[in-house]
Amino acid sequence: MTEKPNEIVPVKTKRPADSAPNWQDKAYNPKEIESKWQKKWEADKLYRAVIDNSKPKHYALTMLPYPSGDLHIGHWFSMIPPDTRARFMRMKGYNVLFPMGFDAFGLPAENAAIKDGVHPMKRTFQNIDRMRTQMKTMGTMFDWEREAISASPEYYKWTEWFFIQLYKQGLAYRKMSAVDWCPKCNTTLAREQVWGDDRHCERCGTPVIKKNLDQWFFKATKYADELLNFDGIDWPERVKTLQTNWIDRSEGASVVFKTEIGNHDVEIFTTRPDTLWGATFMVFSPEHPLVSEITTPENKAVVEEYKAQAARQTEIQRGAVDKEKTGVFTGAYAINPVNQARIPIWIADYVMMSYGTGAIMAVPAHDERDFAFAKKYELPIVPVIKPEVESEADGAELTAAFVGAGVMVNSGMLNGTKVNTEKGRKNPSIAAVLDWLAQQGIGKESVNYRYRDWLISRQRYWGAPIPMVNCEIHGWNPVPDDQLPVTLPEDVEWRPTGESPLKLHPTWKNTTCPVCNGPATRETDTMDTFMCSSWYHLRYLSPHYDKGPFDPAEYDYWMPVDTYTGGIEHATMHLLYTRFFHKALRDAGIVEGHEPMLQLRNQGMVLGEDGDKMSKSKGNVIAPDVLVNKYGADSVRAYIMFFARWEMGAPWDSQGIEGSVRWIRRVWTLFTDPTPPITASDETKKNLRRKVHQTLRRVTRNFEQFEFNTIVSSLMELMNEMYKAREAGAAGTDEWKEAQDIYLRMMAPVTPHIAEELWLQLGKPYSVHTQQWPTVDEAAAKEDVIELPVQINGKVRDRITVAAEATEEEVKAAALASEIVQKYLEGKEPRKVIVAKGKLVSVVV
RNA sequence: GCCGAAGUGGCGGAAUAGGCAGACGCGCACGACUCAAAAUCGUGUUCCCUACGGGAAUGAGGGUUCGAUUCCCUCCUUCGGCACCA
Repeated sequence: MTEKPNEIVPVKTKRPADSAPNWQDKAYNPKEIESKWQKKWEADKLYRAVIDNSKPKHYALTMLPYPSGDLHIGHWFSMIPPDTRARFMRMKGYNVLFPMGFDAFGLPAENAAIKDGVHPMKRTFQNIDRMRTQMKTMGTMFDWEREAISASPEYYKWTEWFFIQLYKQGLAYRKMSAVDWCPKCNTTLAREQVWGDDRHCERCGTPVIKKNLDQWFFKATKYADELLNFDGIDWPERVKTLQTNWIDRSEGASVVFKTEIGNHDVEIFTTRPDTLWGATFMVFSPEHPLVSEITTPENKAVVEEYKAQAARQTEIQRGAVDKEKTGVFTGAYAINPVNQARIPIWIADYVMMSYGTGAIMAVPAHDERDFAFAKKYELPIVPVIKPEVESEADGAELTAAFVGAGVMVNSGMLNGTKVNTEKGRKNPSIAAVLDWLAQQGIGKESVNYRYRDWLISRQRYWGAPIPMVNCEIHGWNPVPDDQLPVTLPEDVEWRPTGESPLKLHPTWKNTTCPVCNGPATRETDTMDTFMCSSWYHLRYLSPHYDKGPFDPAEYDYWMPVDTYTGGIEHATMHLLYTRFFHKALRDAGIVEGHEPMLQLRNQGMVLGEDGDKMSKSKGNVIAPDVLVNKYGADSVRAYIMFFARWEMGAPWDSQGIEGSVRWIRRVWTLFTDPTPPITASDETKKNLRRKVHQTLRRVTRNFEQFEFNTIVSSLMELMNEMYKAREAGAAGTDEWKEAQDIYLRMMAPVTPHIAEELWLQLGKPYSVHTQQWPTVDEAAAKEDVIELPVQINGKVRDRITVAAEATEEEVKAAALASEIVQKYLEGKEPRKVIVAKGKLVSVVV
């Protein structure tokens, strides 16, 4: 080591003392300054976060990236504003934890390996090294000693351990079912990872297909109701709505119908139990398990043909809303338990096996789909709700299903019960039927969700192994704790077919049964990477701890996460998984509290200059490294803060960065140019001080409220005022010195390098980043004379100048004394005069 | 169809709690400096008009109010989510 990190020399201003400002002498050299301070901060462990019970803690977390190999401008947009806020919180006196890591398992590395044979481990860790280096040039306050990498065995040991904990809680189960399969990624996907109308893979965009496979699931639906409760967390409405819609709770009844032949129970779910008497047929999904059993011999052929045809269709084709309904009769009948009516059982592809029980009662009179079906196949339609407002076609042929308010008819003893358009028990008819069903023992109140259990299994190599062992005698059992982690074998073969190398490996899957020690085989599927990211906030607490997933002392101090930031695209994926995971761990006694992240804020997306999403194929990708090279990290940071509303995002504008670059250079000049003689009036000094404290008040509020763009605006505005004050001879005064001091403290979170450099040049103690955030002097920030607009009939016609302390009467008098107001009054008395204190005067004539 | 978000100058955007619409910046125009250009500094920059003055304007229309970008209703556009969901 030739460098002595503690000897820091200010970068010399090369400009002679008497010359005019001139940018060309390059006095501001971001490259030099930034690398100098980055080294110094690292050597001093300035951003190391350790437990300190004398200070309140603040855990600021931002979503960890996948190590794709190159830092994207989007990474800057998601990391820099939270970094500035973490720095602000630190200056406010909090002990701040702001960690970073890598979500390092995943398909791209494995797909690349299939192409070029480079092992995903090698590629991933190379990418991580590269991205970490790039991230360090951003000048963030990440505590790199807490870095966690999900693909390292010391991390995924605990991912496996958590799987076992959930298994022990009865939350992990294995089931054969029709699951979504991405043919390009060669793996199954969770329901959340299938997007859009064409049901494509969230990762690669390929439409998914259905496959029948034996897979591991987490019983997330057990927590469906609790996941709908957002009490005590400050999350955006948008995310709460997305999650609520995704879970989609609906209240109704489950009712058991019996088949005429065989006396099979057929459970159905309905949100309209009050229309039970109008059920004139039943419809089963073609995949319903009872279909083969109940179909009569004479209908066998046509039913089998329909089933085959339905199976050939994709779910998209089946799901098209405007498609004409089709179906076939099974020849079988069911008995409606409320009135013993004998009704035919049909199969039709508009009934989905994946929702409810896969069978419905059809009430054509009061359901549009059933109506369309009944019309087409000439099935009976029996109205059981008489409309409140009698339509002209009363009793005549119906032209549409009636779904409005009315009273129940043709419904036995419940005739006359009022029906409104409310859902669930809020509707008197539904409430009455629910009670009646329970009394009769025919059915019960029931809740149904669209939400599905979380499919965990992935048929890929580059993920955390599912730590389960299958023995012919003892079935599936978890790998004992002392054998964790189950590590991925390194000597694997990549097949172009994408088959999992774990399956193909000659010996890896051979093991012994934890129960009998006999021969057994390992599960060769790995876990969904969302499993890894469901608990990474806990691994940051103690990334190398080996007695558990996290050090309890660290947990007690830092958890829960105070502020979590990231993209909205994870609303129903990561953000829902991680809430489920936390609740499951809470019930296992591993963590405390009901929610892992108290406050959530989402950033928007940086689009390409053409307004499209950035992508390599479109050639509209903005590379941050190029910008850092050209302008320096501080300028890029400032522009990232300034160029768009953070929660909205916007298209990138390459020209716009010039404004931020100019701002930084002008600040540099303002602070480094020689001080002209002091000639300022008391008023100039007072005005400067007022502006400083007003700006401080605003910037403080902006940081608290994630209003990042206006922080830079305010700082630009104050700088412009400082230039004017300097013109007026204020430089060098006490007020000027205070302005400089506060300015650099406010600038420090946004542009940490130049702030530190100028702080040093002013001879202030290292480091600006460990200084306290300044306090607003409210008295100084107060205006003493204010200009008030005077409105006449709602239009601004004049302005008056009054003392800020002026009473309502004084302001009123001043306004009425105005010549312009007098002109409009034409000698008459005003009808009304409203004084909004400190805001304006409104005169009504 | 249902749910949600957003519509403000040429552009990004600002506007505590209903009180001066357009802060700050980009761009553009003009001027200074320069042989010249760049850079820099300064001035101007919502639109319309018979411009010292007046009128209009925050997607459109209505409402509440002395006063609405802000609150309420209806509608339009864009984006996102969900969807034969029983």
